Amino acid sequence: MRKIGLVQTKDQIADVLREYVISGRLIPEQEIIQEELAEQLKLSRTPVREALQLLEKEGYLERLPNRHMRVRATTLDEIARALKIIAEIEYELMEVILARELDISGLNEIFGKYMNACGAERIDQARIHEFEIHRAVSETTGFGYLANLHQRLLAGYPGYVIMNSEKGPADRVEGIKRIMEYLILKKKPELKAAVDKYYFDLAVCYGILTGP
Amino acid sequence: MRKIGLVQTKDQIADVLREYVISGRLIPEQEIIQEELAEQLKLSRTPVREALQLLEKEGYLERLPNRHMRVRATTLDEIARALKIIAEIEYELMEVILARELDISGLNEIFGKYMNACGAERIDQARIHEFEIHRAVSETTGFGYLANLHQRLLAGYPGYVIMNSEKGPADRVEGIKRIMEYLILKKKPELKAAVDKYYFDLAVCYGILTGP
Amino acid sequence: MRKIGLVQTKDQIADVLREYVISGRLIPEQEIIQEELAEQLKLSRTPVREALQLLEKEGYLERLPNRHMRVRATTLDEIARALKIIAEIEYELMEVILARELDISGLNEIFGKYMNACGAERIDQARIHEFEIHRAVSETTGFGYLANLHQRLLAGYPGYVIMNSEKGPADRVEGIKRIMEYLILKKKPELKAAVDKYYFDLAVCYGILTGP
Amino acid sequence: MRKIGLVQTKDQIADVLREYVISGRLIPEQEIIQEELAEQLKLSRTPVREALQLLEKEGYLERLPNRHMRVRATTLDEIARALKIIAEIEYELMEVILARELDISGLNEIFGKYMNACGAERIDQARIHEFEIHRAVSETTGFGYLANLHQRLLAGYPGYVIMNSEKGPADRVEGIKRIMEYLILKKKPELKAAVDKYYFDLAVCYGILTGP
DNA sequence: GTGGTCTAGACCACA
DNA sequence: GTGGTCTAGACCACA
Repeated sequence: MRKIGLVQTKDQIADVLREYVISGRLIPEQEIIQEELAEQLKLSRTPVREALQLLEKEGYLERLPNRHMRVRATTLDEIARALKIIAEIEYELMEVILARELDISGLNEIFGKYMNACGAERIDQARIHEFEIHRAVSETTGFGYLANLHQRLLAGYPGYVIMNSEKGPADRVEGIKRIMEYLILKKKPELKAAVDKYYFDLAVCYGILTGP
Repeated sequence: MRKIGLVQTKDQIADVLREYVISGRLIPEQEIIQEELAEQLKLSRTPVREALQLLEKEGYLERLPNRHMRVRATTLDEIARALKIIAEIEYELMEVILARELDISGLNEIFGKYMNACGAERIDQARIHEFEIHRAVSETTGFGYLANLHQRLLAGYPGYVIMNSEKGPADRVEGIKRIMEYLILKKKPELKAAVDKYYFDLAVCYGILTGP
Repeated sequence: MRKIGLVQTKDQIADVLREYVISGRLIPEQEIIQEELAEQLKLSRTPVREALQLLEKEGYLERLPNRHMRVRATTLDEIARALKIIAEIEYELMEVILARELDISGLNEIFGKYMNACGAERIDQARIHEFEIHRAVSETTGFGYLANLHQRLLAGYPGYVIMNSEKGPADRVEGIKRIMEYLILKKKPELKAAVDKYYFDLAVCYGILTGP
Repeated sequence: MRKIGLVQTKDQIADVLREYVISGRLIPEQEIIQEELAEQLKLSRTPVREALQLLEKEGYLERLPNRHMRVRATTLDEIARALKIIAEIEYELMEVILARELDISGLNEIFGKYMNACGAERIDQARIHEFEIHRAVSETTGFGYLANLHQRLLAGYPGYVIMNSEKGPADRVEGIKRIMEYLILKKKPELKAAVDKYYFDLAVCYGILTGP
């Protein structure tokens, strides 16, 4: 059953803005003014301020000496490195799954849905399931420190590329299949390589997506 | 910009259960036990109870003499009549838009996205946009009494059919186009007929979806 | 016989407040504070909160960005449109009665009492019976989705006008008689027209009631 | 020179609480009550709440269904894996330094001070410099996404072990020397191995520190 | 500081 | 046994 819980206003704001930055709708060096934003969203400044601070921590925004906020220029190189780290974290979480022999039936179920959606060429559905597969990894471990990190990093560039890349899920289907296969077979070195390759391919997709 | 606001736990619960009832995952006469549900969702009884009461009001659940709650059997006839009323309400809201000459650029924007998604055969994307078009009608009027009703009714069967019918958005694209056209041209009688026909078709889709 | 069942505190609270709003005792933009209200009524905050949420859903109250509740300004136009929708729903329910050949002896009985009260010029008694006639329609169908809607909408403006309009039940007696007659004779188009006219007259009464 | 900037109250609170958790002064499952904490610290609830949310994100605290916060039980295994990730990130940042041929004179300066303090057996001074060396890595790159992550992760277990481990900086002096040497010589594979080993040793120190 | 929402736990009413 | 109602206490959001 779908996860139900507290949804905070500030997280909703952060989600929207993060997407705008990643997708280029907000361009580097563009200033973000708290009060304007609050007015546009018909919200008070408190949750807006908290959302901006979160995005600053995540590296999407930066604070000028005059304390204004603006969109940070993020290089492709930087994103590629970040994706490398996410791959590292995701593999680490998978090692936890293997080490503790955790139940991966939830993961498998989503994987099944993903394969079906790919087969039926329901691309947008497949994108959602692809994203959920990754999220299910950290949900399976329930591993505070790293799982939290994984979820937050995932919501950034990887999430955007998965949901929007022209090279659709079909182009990554082999990668996902390999990952699931090696995870089930507990072949660690192959799993590591497969996860690394998957995220490397994502980086390539992002490069294509946003141009040189 | 995406709508941001307070998301109440009880509404999330209601959304999940409503979908389960409509989709048949919860079958008629099946009993819903407050406390069990609360435990499954790891929530306290208060929001669960409020969600159940909401669904009772909406007609998805009914209360037995012993105060237990169970899923109501809903006939196709009943759903068809409900869809007729929604069509009526939606047209009424459109009349408000015309009478007050409200700005429909938001509606038009979503309509454009819908047409694009249809053209690109991104079915699931088109479904989402189709649903948003309807929602945008009541958001444009900001008309408390009826708009509220519209939004809530929309979240029920219409929403489910739009998001899940085998006959996809492409089959309804002509209907949507006609509605938008007549709305822009302010041709009231034709608009009324187009809205009625659109919802009649939805009822047919639901019948096909769930079988006889 | 009058339906007997559990009367929830929150519904009682909602009934009182709804009448206050409709009658103008609570004026638009006036703020309603949960805690104050709870204290005045010597109740805890929970049922009060639930009543306020109900009234928000019904469009009598609205939530400010600071989460306070206040009385919504409702235009005559809006009420007129809502009455049109109730007429639509009531007719739809009558169609169900006809289609399923449901037993309308209960309806007839109340109609008889209403006529008697009118004849005897017992105005207040007639008002009550007039209201009950409408309610009996949805009780006859026992039709979850729409019946619920009907009952709730009925409790709003129509109920208030019926119970309070200067132009008393005597002025609407012809309308009621026509409706019952066409219902018994199963003359659908005439019935539809009669129901529409009845509610149109109610809207006029409300306009008169509250002034231009 | 030490970076000077705005120090936010909430970060100071978070720093204190983080140390309490890591050091065991706050034990797992112990509940943290916002209001109590605010009162003890003679601060308003807002910064306290923000600090608690930060620590929840970092995995030191967790939220119970009743919305209370409590200290999370963190296993040694979990910490070891987190340290592996930090090593990965720190190496990635060093690669950036090499790729962009950034000026590492600041890093070298701190390294010099560290070596002096070690030589003079001024242990506490050495601990501070050791910590600063790491921090200087992400400050040299000024690399939003990863640098931020590095700084925050560094403030957790690594920082604590460096500042408190019984096996003092002297025991890690060889590790630090190797890292600096390979960084200057731009020997990437050796550098990677050296960083990994350094953080592995830290994990061992923490294990010793807290017992089996 | 105020109001809204949720949790936990208690008791009552009904079948 | 199930649901309704209430209290006390916690957190979230806004001013």
